[in-house]
Amino acid sequence: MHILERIPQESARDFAFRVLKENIVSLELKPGTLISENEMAMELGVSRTPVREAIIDLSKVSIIETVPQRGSFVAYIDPKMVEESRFLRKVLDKAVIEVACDIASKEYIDALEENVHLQEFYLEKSDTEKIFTLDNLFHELIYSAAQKDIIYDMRSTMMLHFDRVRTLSVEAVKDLKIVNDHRSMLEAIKSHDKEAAVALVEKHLNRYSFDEDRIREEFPEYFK
Amino acid sequence: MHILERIPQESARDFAFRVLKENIVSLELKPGTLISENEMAMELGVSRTPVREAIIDLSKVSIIETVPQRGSFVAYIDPKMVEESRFLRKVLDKAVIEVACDIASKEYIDALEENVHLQEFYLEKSDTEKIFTLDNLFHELIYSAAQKDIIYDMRSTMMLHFDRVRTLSVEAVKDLKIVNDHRSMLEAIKSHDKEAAVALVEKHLNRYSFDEDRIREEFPEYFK
DNA sequence: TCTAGTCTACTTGTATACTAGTGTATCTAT
DNA sequence: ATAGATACACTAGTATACAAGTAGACTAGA
Repeated sequence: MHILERIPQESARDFAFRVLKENIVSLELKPGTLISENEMAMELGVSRTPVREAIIDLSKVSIIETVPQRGSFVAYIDPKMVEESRFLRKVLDKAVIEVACDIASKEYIDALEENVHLQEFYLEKSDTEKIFTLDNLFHELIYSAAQKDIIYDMRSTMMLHFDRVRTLSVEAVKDLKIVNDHRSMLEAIKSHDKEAAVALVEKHLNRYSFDEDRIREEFPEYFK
Repeated sequence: MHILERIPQESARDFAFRVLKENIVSLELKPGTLISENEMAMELGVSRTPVREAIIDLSKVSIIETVPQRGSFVAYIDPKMVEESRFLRKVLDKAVIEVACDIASKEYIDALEENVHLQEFYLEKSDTEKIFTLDNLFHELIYSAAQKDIIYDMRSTMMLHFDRVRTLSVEAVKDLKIVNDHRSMLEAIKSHDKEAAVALVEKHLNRYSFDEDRIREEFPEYFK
C-alpha cells in the first residue's frame, strides 16, 4: 500500500480514509486483497480505531466487504456496482446542474469562471494532472452552487466504483474535449439555459465509456 | 430517549444506529440535544465504540453534528437540508422507477403485487401503522427491482431530514390516496409504461407538502 | 461589581485490551 | 496415505483506558 503524507491537523480517521480511497481507486490495493486493520494501523502510525472507522465508511458503498471474524477485503470489480455508480452520477449531475442554472450565485459563477480559466491554462501546458484536479473541483462547485453539498459527498464515495475502472481504461478521454465541455456548461449556467446544460452533461458523461468486456478480458483477476 | 428492543444477533452498532434514528425522527430526541456517547452506551447496555460508530454514520448526512471535544448534537431542522433530502428522493425515485419499468423481474413484480395487496388489505382495516411499514417496503422493492440497492441506502439515511419534519406535519396524507398511488405505480411498472410511472411518482411526492412557515411558527425551538 | 484565573466535570479522539469466531496447517490415529 | 481432531494465528466486534480540549462554576483580588 502506498502511504500518503498526513495533512497537518487532519484527523487520524480522515487520514486513513483518504489513504484507503486512493489505494483502492489506483488499484494499488488489488480487488480481493485483505485489508488488515492491525497492519494498516501500523503502517499509518495510528491505532486500529480510526482505520476501522474508515473501513466501515467504505463498506457502506460496498467498495470494501467486511466479513465478521474473517476480514475486510477490497471488493472485486462488480459491473452491477459500476453501473449503479454511473447511474447515480448521471441522474444527479443532470438534476443538479438544472438547479445551478436557477440559483447559482455570482460568487459561485466567479469561482467556476476561475476554475475553467485555469483548466484552459493548464490545457495549454498539457498538464493532465492539474486538469484532473480542477475537473473534480468544477463538479463539486456546481453542486455547491446548487446547495447540494451532502449529495455531492454521497456521489463522491459512490463514484469510487467508477473511478476504479476508469483507472483501467487505456482510452484516455481527451483533455481538450473535457475542458471544452466544462466551458460550455459554465456558459449554460450563466445564461440559465437548463436544457442546454442537461444536454451537455449527457454528452460529457458519454465520453467516459466503460468497455466491460475488454477490461474483464485483460484483467480477469479483478473480477469476481 | 426511547430504548428499543435489541433484535437477536443484531450487532451493537446496528442496534445503536436504529435507536438513534428512531429517536431523532420521532423527535423524542429534540433538535439541539446533546447526545453523550457515554450516556447512550450505558442506556443501551453496550460500550462507547458501537454508539460512536452509529453517530459517525449519522453525522455524514448532517442529522447529527459533532464538535470535537464538545459533543454530538441533534441537528436543528435546517430547511436547506430538508430540501436537499426531498430533492434527492424526487430525483432518484423518478429515475429508478424508469429503470424498474425496464428490467423488473417477475420475482419482484410478484413481491410488489403482494405488498400492494397487503396495503389494500390493511387499508380496509384502517391500520395506518402497517401501511406505513408496507409503504417503505414498497419503495425499497422498486429500488431492488431496478438493482439500485446501495442508492436506496443513501436515500434512506438522507430522508431522515424529511421524515422528521413529516412527524411535525399535522396534515396526515390520506392512506387511501397513498395506496391507490402505489397500485397505479405497480401497474405502470407491469406495463413498462415509464412515462406514466414517472408522472405517478411526481404526483405521489407532491402529496407530502412541507409548510415550513407553519412548522417554524409552531415549533420555533426546533430551528436554528 | 467586575475580572482574571483556576478547578472541575464533561466531551470526543485515539489507543489498547479483551472476546469470540474462522480458516489453515499440523499432528494423530486408523 | 488419508481422514479427522486439534492447536494456532489470524480476524472483526466490543469494551475499556487514556489524552487532550472545552465550558462553566467558582474563587480571589482589585
